[in-house]
Amino acid sequence: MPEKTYDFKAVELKWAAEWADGSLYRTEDNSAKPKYYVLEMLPYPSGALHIGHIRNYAIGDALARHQWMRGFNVLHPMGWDAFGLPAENAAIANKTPPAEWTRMNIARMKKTHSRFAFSYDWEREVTTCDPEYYRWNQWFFLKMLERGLAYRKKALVNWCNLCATVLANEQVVDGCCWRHETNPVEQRELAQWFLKITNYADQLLDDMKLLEGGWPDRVLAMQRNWIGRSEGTEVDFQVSDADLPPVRIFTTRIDTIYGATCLIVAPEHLLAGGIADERAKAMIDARAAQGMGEVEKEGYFTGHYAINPFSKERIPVWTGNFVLMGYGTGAIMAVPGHDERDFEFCVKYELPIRPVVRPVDGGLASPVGMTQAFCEYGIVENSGKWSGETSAEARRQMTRFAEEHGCGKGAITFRLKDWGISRQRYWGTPIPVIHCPLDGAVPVPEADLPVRLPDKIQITGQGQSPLENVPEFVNVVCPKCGGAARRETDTMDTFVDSSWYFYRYCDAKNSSAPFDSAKIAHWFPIDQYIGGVEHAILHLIYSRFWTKVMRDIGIIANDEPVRKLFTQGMVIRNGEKMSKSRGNVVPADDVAEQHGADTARLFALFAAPPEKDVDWRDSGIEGIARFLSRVYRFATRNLPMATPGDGSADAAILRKLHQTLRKITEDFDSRWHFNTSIAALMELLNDLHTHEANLSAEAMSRTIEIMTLVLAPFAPYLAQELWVEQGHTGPVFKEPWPMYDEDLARDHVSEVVIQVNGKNRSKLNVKPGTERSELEQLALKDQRIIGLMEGKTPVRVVVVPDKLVNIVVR
RNA sequence: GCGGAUGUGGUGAAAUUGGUAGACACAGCAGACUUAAAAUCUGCUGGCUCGCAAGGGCCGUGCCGGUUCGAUUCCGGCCUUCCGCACCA
Repeated sequence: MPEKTYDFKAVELKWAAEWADGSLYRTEDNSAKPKYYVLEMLPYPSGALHIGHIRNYAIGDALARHQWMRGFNVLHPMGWDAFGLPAENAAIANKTPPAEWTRMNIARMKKTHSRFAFSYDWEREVTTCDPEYYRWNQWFFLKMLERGLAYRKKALVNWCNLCATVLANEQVVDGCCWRHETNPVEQRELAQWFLKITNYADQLLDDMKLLEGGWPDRVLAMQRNWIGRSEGTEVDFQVSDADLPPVRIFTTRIDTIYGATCLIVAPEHLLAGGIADERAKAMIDARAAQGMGEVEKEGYFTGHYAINPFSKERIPVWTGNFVLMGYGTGAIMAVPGHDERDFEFCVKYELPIRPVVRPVDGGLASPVGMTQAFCEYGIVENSGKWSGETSAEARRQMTRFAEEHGCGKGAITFRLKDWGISRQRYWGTPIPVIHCPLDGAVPVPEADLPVRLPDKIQITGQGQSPLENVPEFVNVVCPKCGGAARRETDTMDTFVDSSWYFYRYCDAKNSSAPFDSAKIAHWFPIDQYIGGVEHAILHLIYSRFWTKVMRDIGIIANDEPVRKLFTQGMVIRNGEKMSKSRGNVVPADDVAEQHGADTARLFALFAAPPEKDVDWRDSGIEGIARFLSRVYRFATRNLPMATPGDGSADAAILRKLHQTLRKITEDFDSRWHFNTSIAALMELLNDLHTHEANLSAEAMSRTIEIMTLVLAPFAPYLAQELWVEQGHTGPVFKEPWPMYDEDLARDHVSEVVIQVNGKNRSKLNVKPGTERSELEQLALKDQRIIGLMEGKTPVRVVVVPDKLVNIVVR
């Protein structure tokens, strides 16, 4: 009987058709089984899935299938992050409306999804451009408005002229637009809607302790960095020469305040004259033009003087281009002796430098003619009654002094700023507000939601929102006074959409609420979230914020959305991240067409451990295709005649089988190093080949059956085909996961290395568990060892049972 | 500058309580089968070196040092590449 060759195309087509109705992966909300919510980040429907997506989904799918087999009720949904700029750009380029372009892309990508047989419950699909979804964005916005968490203000905002829209701080990378990496953002003053994420800065930071262990340290570090909490003191300096309010500065080093030789305010600051002042304006413009990076320090004397409330010293007020209005109070005290930037500034402008802290151990008196700033903590000196205190103690006492004397207070400053969500674009959630000349910004009544995007629009990609040109959208009556009013034409940042989408999966068709709270209580938090690290500070901070807001509104109970986060590595192509705009994508359909869907996903898992970046190269994928077809051929050929051997082959294969089972089970339970799981399966197959002729029919079929089950999370098509070939029915991934037997997995021989002075010299084969003393005796009697020792007596013999014997001689 | 990673054969990688470095693959070489090729199967494959051979020796996990009988693994100090933040007061 000739071997069957594996026709992956026929097999994959057959099962894809069988599974097309999706009923296989439907998840019940009520189940006696324990719940497990596993989720991969939803994609933007850009046109086609590429191999980077496949890697992401292959990890989640292996886990989902494994958890089914482990007896969990698994929730594994998928959706579309469907609003966004590319749809508008495509509309301009192809004259296709964004809605249609998006719909087409979703249809196409969904086809690829089903080709790969990822185990999603499509009944719960969420598409963020669906009015039934975005109406709840609007609803949440109104709730935030009620609570003062959404507000509108004129502000300097980041503007990308290519996107023709405002960007959030999180979307500015190295001073350039995140979508146009060489295009510097401009600063523009516009009236914008903001969400008060800063209200939650402390909670976002504190609750990270709930995430430790479940989230990668790297992501937590990035978030901590981004939130940028810094503890210090605000101090008021009275202006001595004019009737002006005091200058409030923020410092983390109040212990150095006696060393302040001037104040420096941002050019936007009142004392610098603000935007009205020509010199200040020039400085602001120059900085905007230069971008964010480090620039030559510039400044000038404002003509004002201020009084140091501690030393009563009168010091000049300067303005400086390196002082940022947006951080702290927009004003600093310059302590050139103990701060590098202040040092540089004061040297340049020949301002005095005065040391007021000396090193704890250095024992140096005040260094005269300092050549650099001493920025560490130390012992305070030349500082009135605080001289002699440590920096830490001085900070405490001086802050208390400021509070008692009404000239300052302890303060905490965050780098995090409020989240600007207004976008002057069409393809996003309309902000549900109406501007009335009498009543101001009036919220759209809840009953009128959703505020739908009009579909007949002209997209130009220039300047203001295209919605401005749709009179039937813009011209409305004020809900309060009934007078003529204008609808807000900005739309929401798309990161709003992805801030809560994973809640919607729990109740995707609810038309009277964003979701049923009871369902959230059942499914949340997400047990395992999987996605790219590039979202560490955008999506993953916003969605934590959103969760806390929803909790405070009272519709959910969990503090955090995600218990465990896994950040898989990127798929790189020619040294660059794979993306449509770089033109280096490897389309998933091409790989599936050429090698098969199972092969594509198995290779994505085999190429490297999942957290590592991989540079995609086709070399190697043949090996995986070869492996799968070897499995198929071996498993489907006629079973051997029951040749009653001595049973040693049976024992060997059974041992290997349970070792493989143990290895793969442990990989799922720990680091998900599926590359080694797959390697273990390859070894098992190699052993099957080796022992083939001497195996009993029973050992053979048992091994093949279990191998099929274990293959199911990684290569569902092949596993299902083999499962049926073996005479079973039903979906293989709903079978229980086979448990390994520690006794059967135990080796029957231990290879023990004999070392002399730590170098391998010989080997012993012994029974596992052989006593130390016996191993020592055997090693010392070894012919090679006796030859090497030349009659010397060992100084010491180290024995590690089942591993090695190290003989130490001098 | 601060924070986080990273470094092992020609290549992807493995080795998790310190105990045989390079599992499993890719590529390469040799052989079997074939009229031939593909496919498939078998063997070899870190470097240097000794030997006709069987079989040895030395070196080797970014660099330098330390701890240890023994270090890819632990400690100290450097270096590389990558990522995040950054005149943040």
